[in-house]
Amino acid sequence: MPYRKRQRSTPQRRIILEELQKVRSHPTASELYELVRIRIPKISLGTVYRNLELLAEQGTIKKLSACGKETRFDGVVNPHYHVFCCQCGRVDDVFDLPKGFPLETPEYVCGYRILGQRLEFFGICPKCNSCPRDIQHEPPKEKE
Amino acid sequence: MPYRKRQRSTPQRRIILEELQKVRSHPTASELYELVRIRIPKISLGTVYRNLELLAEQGTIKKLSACGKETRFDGVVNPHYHVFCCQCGRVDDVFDLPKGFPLETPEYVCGYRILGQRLEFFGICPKCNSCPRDIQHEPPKEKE
DNA sequence: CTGTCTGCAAATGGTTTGCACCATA
DNA sequence: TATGGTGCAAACCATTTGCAGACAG
Repeated sequence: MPYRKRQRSTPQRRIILEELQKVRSHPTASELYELVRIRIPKISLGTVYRNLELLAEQGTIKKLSACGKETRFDGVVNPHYHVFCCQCGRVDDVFDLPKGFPLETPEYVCGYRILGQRLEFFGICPKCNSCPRDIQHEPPKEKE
Repeated sequence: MPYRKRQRSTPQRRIILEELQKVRSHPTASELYELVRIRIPKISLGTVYRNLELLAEQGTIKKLSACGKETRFDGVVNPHYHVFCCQCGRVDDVFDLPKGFPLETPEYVCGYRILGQRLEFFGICPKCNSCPRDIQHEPPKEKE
């Protein structure tokens, strides 16, 4: 049980959370910064980072660390999975898993006491798929 | 089919690959750099990065991007999964999946044409687990 | 009042890149 | 000898942090 210092409620923290929960695009810190800046023009990027970290620690939001070099954030914390487009970097939610899924989380794997698991899909999104091959909207993100 | 320029064989590239395939610790670029430096003292970190990138692109090695801020590399490319220790950052291979696994890769998910999937486990490794709680060998890495 | 939070700016640190020289095919 | 690769150092850029003033409780 990690020590957690008591925290205050600030308009910055509240609005960062509101804006994140309002979108379904899994924004990066900078993208969210731009959204929040509409409502709090003087907010700083550092504050956004600090609060996202804090909200993620307390489990109010989730970090998606596996989708390129910028961390993305997800305001929806009920269990679901993600699909990443290898071409344009888009991220979508997967609530309905294909048959064979979902998965139980095992208690132990290789001696590790398991706390969680992550399942992610990689592929080509419908938009990229409908374009001629080798023509990319954006440079491809890392695959695995 | 992405264009790939023809590449030469250099001692640097060969030895980077050899050293990576020799260890099972999923080293970071810097860790691998230290290993390679024993054999090629004058090699530069930039060369290590450039070659790891290249080897990953051609599928000879794999990038593990979801385990903290430093990218780790895996010289074993046959399909297997990973367990990450949330406390010390250790990464282990999982070749024997618990029942229910492994999973078929679906052809389509949410309209995406699926190229691959990634399943990862997070938990506490045996070493960390045997220590009193809240005493960490190293600062915790990000969880999810 | 006390201690947390913010804005600002500077620092960090992993990764990438420009360049001139080197070496493979 | 043409061109890809290397070492070196500087650049990049997402993220973190130190600090002084602001503000919540």
